Amino acid sequence: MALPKDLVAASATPLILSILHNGDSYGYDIIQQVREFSGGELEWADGMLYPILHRLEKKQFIESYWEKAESGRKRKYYRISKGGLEELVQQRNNWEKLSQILQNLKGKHHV
Amino acid sequence: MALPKDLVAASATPLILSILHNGDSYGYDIIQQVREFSGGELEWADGMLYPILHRLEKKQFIESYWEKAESGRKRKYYRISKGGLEELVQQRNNWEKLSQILQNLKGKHHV
DNA sequence: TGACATACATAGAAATGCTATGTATTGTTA
DNA sequence: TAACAATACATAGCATTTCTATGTATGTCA
Repeated sequence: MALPKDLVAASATPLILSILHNGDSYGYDIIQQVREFSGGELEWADGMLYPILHRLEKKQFIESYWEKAESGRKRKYYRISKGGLEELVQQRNNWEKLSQILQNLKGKHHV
Repeated sequence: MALPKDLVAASATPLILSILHNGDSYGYDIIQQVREFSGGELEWADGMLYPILHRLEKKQFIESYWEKAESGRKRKYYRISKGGLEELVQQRNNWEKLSQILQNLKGKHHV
């Protein structure tokens, strides 16, 4: 079974910020990195990514700049901002926290 | 900062199923267990929980029955079903999977 | 008898996600 | 050189989801 929408959505931002933390990148490439790093588990549609990138830029977690590839094609690169890095740390903490709670409940029994 | 909505929402179902896996319970009590197990991190409003319980029942992940407490007050208890247990396992896997992917991206660098 | 905790319910407002669609360029292959 | 595939970005607005706000009722305690 594919991963459910809500989880995919909730993980999108930290994933993108993580990728950009490892180096500037552009939309099309991010999708491929996500596919790669997830072992094919996550297959983002491009139409889904761009709105997220725009949202993140609006929140000033990332900044964009245009660049021309050797191919001649123009690409919109994104770099993570200071605020974005803070957000990334925060979001990773949140994930860990909830995973922890979930873990705590595993096999616990009533008093 | 409080945990963001989307994560709270995404974790609600596995949390509820986990709690019920540890023993039958009812709405009001579930809220308290969640608060307890999360160390106060998660404070669910009751109006948020009941719709979720109804949804889970509709999907047949849980079943309900009324019972009278010693106090004399009626409570609607829920028990996890076989399908619910399968769902719980599935959802825990999903969480782990995404946590893993997030982890993989930490400190990775371009080739 | 008033205040508070316990206990459940739901309409529908509000927020959100992303599908569907569009544009354009470069590379390939038939 | 035509057709197709891959690369690359953009967005309107539909569809879905969430849960806030509100309502009801009972038991307990001061």
